[in-house]
Amino acid sequence: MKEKIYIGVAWPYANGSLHLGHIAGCYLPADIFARYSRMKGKDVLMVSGSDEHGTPITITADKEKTTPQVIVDRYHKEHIQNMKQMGISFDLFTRTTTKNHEKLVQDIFLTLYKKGHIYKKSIEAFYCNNCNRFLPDRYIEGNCPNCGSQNARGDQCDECGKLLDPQDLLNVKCKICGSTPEIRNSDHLFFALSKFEDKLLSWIKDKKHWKPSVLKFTKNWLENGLQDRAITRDMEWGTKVPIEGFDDKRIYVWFDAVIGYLSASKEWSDKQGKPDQWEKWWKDPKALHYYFLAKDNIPFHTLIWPSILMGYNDKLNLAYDIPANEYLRLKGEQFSKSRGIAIWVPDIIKNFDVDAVRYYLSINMPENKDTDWLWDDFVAKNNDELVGAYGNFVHRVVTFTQKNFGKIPKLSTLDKLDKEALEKIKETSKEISGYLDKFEFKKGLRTAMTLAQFGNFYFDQKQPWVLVKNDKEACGSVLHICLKIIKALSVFMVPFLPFSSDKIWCLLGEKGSIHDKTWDVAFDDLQTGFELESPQPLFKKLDIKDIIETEEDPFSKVDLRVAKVIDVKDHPEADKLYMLHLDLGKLGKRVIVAGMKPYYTPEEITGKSIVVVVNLKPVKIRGVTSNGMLLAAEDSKGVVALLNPGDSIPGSKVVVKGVAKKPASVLEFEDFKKIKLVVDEFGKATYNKKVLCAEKTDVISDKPVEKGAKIL
RNA sequence: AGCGGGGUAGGGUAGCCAGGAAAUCCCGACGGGCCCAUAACCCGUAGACCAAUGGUUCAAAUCCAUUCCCCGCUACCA
Repeated sequence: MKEKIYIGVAWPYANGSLHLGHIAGCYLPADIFARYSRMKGKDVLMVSGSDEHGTPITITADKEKTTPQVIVDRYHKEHIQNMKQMGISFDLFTRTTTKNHEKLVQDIFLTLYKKGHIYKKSIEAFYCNNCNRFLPDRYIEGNCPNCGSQNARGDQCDECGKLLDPQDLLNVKCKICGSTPEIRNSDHLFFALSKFEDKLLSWIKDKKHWKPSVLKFTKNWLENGLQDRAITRDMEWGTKVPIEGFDDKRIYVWFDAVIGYLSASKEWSDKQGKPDQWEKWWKDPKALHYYFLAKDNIPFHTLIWPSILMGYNDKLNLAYDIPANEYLRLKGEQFSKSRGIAIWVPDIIKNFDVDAVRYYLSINMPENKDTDWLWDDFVAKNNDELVGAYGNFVHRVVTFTQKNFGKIPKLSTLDKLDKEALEKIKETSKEISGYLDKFEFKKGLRTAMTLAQFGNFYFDQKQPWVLVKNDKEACGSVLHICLKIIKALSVFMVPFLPFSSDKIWCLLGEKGSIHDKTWDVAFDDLQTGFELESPQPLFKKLDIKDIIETEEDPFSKVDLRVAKVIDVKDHPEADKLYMLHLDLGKLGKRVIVAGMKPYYTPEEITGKSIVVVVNLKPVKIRGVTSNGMLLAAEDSKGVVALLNPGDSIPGSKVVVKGVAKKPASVLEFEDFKKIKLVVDEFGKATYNKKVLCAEKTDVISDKPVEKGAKIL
C-alpha cells in the first residue's frame, strides 16, 4: 500500500486578500512538498480552508454595514480562486462555516467536556459601558502580569510572548474608546491545557528532526508552564456552544479553526464517496502528518492542536513535523494586512506568469530567516536565471532539434561527456530528493538549476551547430541527450514550476499530464521519432521599468502649515505629552498632542509660530485625539528644537521649491515617515537638500542643533 | 524607549547552534570565446581585513562581552 502523507496548511483568515507573504510562508512550501511527495509515490492528502469566524470579521462587517457572512463569502471565493491560480494543489480547500465543520467542532467540544478537559468557570470579564459590549481580547490592553510590560493585549503579551487571559491584565483600558471597562461576571468554558503538559513533553521528546526555531519556541512555552484557556466568547458570530446555558456565546476562533484540519479530511472523504477514507491518514500510525505555517502560528500547532487531539481521541495521529517558515518582507517591511503593505495575489496574478512568481518565491524562500521581496531582484532572477539559464536551454535545444531534425533523433555511441551527462541526471535527482526530504527548498531548486546550467555547458562543449554539418548522427545523439536532460528537468521542476513543466512534457510528445507521473519518469526513454513543433519560449523577460510605477514624490502628499500656538495644556493621562491648541487661520483652530514636555515649558511654546502637518490621519494618543503633528528637529545628542517659520500668517503653506503640491486628503503616518527632513549647516529645514519655505522666510530651527538633525 | 531578527565581495545568499588549513552558491562587472538560442549561451579573471572593539582558545565569520548600524513588532513617536 502506498505511504500516506497528510499535509495541513494554516487556514487563511477570511478578512482580506491573500498576499505574497502568505504564499511564501506556507502555501508554496506546502505545495512544493505535496507535489514532490505525490511524484515519489506517496498518497498525499493536503487540506486547508478559510478561517471564517472571530471578531475581526464582525468588525469588518460592521464597518461595511453588512453581515459577517457577506464578508467571508467574498474572501473565501477569492481565496479558492487565488489558490488555484497560484497552482497550490489542495485536495480540498474548504471553510469553517460548513455544517460538517460545525458538527465536528461541537463533537470534539462535547467529548472534551465529558472527559473533563473542558470545564466551566465563572470569570470576571470586561464589559465596556461606553461601547456597550463585552470586550474581545484584542480590544483590551494593560500591563502584563508576567513581565510587567505595559503593552500587553488581551490574549497575548508581545513583550514576553506569553499567552494571557484578559482578566490577568493589570490596569486595563478599552482599546476602542480608551475608557476603563467594568468587570462583570460571566460563565465561560476553559480548555485544560495545563493537564497536557506531561503528555506534550514526552511527545516532543523524539522530535529531534524539527527545525531548531520551532523546537526552541515550543520548549520555551512548555518551560514557562501552560495555562488553561477560555475557549468561549461573548459574541454571535461563530460555532455555537453545544452546552446548555451558553446560547449567547460562541466557541473561540482558534479552537474552532485548528479543528478544520480534521473536519476537512472528513469532508474530503465524504466527497470521495468513501466516508471512512480519512481514517487511513488519521488512524494509521504509519501515516505522517506535516503542518505548514508561518512562525507566528507555531504554538497553536505544536501545543494546542496536539492537546485537543490527545484529549479527543488518542488514536488520532499527531504532527510528525512542522516546518514553519519565517516572513517574507516587501522592501524590508513585513507583509501585513492591517497596514496595507503587501503585494496582493489577485494583482500579481494579473501581471506576471505564476511560475515566474513561484520561482522567485522559491529561490528566495524565508526558510530560516526573513527574506525580502525586491522588485529589481525579482526581475534579475527571472531574466538571468529562469529565462537565461533554464528557459533558454529548453528553447535553444528544442528549436535547434526541430529545425534540423524535425523529430526527436536517436541515441548513438556515447563518449565520456555523454555518459557524464546521463549520470548527472541521476545525481541531480538524488540530490534534489535529499534536499526536499529535509524541506530545503531553496537548495533543491538551486540544484535543479545547476542541471540546467550543465545542460548549457554540455550543449556548448558538443557544438551541435558544427556537428550538424559534418556528422549528423553524432549531432542527433547530442540533441537526444540534451532532450533527456530537459525531460528530467521538467520532472525535477514540477514541485516548483508546475505549469511550465507540463508544457515541456507536452512539447516532448509525452502522453497525459506530468502531474500524474512519478519522479522516476525523469529517467525514462524519450519518444524517439516524435515530430517536434517549433516552440514558444517558456518564460518571458521582464523590464523593471514596466514594474516600478512612477512613484510620486512623497513630499507632495504632505500638507504643511504655519500654526500659532494659542494655549498649552498638560495631557491628563501622560507624563511627557502636551495638548497644544493651535490657530491655523482659515483652517480654523484645532488641538494636537505633542511630546514636547521634556524639551519646552508651556510658557516657551505659547504664542510661538510652528510648522504643523495638518492632513495627518487623526490618532488617539492616550485617549486624546491629535489632529496633526508639529515638526521638530532632534540631533544625535538628543537636542530637540521646534521649527520656526518666522512671522508668517497662521494657516499659510510651507513648501519646497520644485515639488508640486498634491496633498492627500488624509495622510497615513506611514507615508509621512517616508519624507526625510533634516536641518542643514545653516540651521535651515531641508528636504532633499531643498530648503523649506514659509510665506516670507525660510524655515529654520528654533535653537541650535547639529547639522543633519532629523525632523519628525 | 522595550522586545525580537539581522549586519558575510556591487546586489542577493550559504556557513554560525555542535570553532580548525585556500569562506559557498547565484546574479552583476571585466576579459575572451561562440553564433544554436528570448542581444540569449560557454570559458576565464577580479572582487570580502565575514559591522567595530575587546575577550576565551593552539585555532573564531562561527563562542562570550561591549558598541554602532539596519529591519520588524510594540509604545506616553505623530
